Amino acid sequence: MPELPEVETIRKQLHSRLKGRVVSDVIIYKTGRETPVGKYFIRQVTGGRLAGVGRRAKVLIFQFDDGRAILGHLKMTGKFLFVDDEYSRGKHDRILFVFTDGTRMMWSDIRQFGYLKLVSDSELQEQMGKYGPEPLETPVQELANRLLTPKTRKIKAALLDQETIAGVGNIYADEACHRAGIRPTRRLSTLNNEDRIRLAKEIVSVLTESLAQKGTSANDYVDTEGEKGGFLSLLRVYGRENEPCLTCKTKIKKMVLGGRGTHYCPSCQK
DNA sequence: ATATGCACCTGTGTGC
DNA sequence: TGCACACAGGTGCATA
Repeated sequence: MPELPEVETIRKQLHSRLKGRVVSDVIIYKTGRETPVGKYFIRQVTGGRLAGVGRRAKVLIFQFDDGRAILGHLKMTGKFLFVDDEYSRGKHDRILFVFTDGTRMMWSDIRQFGYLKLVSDSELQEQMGKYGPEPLETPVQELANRLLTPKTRKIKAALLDQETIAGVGNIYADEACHRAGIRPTRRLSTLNNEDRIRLAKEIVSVLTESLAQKGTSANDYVDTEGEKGGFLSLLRVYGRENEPCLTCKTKIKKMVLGGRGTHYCPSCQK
């Protein structure tokens, strides 16, 4: 799925199309394990007015003006797509939201890992509160300090942990480590303050640059208009196994770390 | 408390 | 062409 730049791209589009809109219909095509919604959900949501669409970590927050919200997680293959009334339903389409102005938004998810859930104001606060700091809204030193403990933890694992820093996923963890010249297998305890600052700065840089390109479409990520992100060709290590490092020409290596494909340059990442 | 491995799903690409 | 297997932007759980 989408990591922070992709989710934020989607959030902006959703916000500009949905702010102030009132839900007139909810049509459920397919529910699933993670989103076992039914008539109750339809009843609760229909007639609700959206104050806007926010984001915390990789979670989209469809905020109703009465304090309730629908939380939306795309996981690996979730999509929100604006469609017209000619649109014919695709195999993986799950829930269609229709608004009183005629706007139609389809939630679709090939692998069905994603979820939508309706929460109260207090549930929203509680569930969003567990995430670590937002990297694009937090001073670099504070982000760097998040990389102090637990000392024996591998850097890659820390970066993927949403309670350490929110919004970083597999692609940008690898990219940030490469930019900072730090091997993802190292333990946090091996970093000095300068390393942590450099890594934190590179996290911010890579997320910011990717956001400017509307994210990375490595597999099937598309935005709400079905457009791909433009950052794929700017990746330096992710998906570039056996290709030359762009700084030193050494072959990029790929290994499995914590069950995730991990890419690095054996020469410039110490 | 952390680390690992796997489970949740479907689709795609690879090698035989 | 078929088949088996590995792997994919994430997370949560069981087990060591």
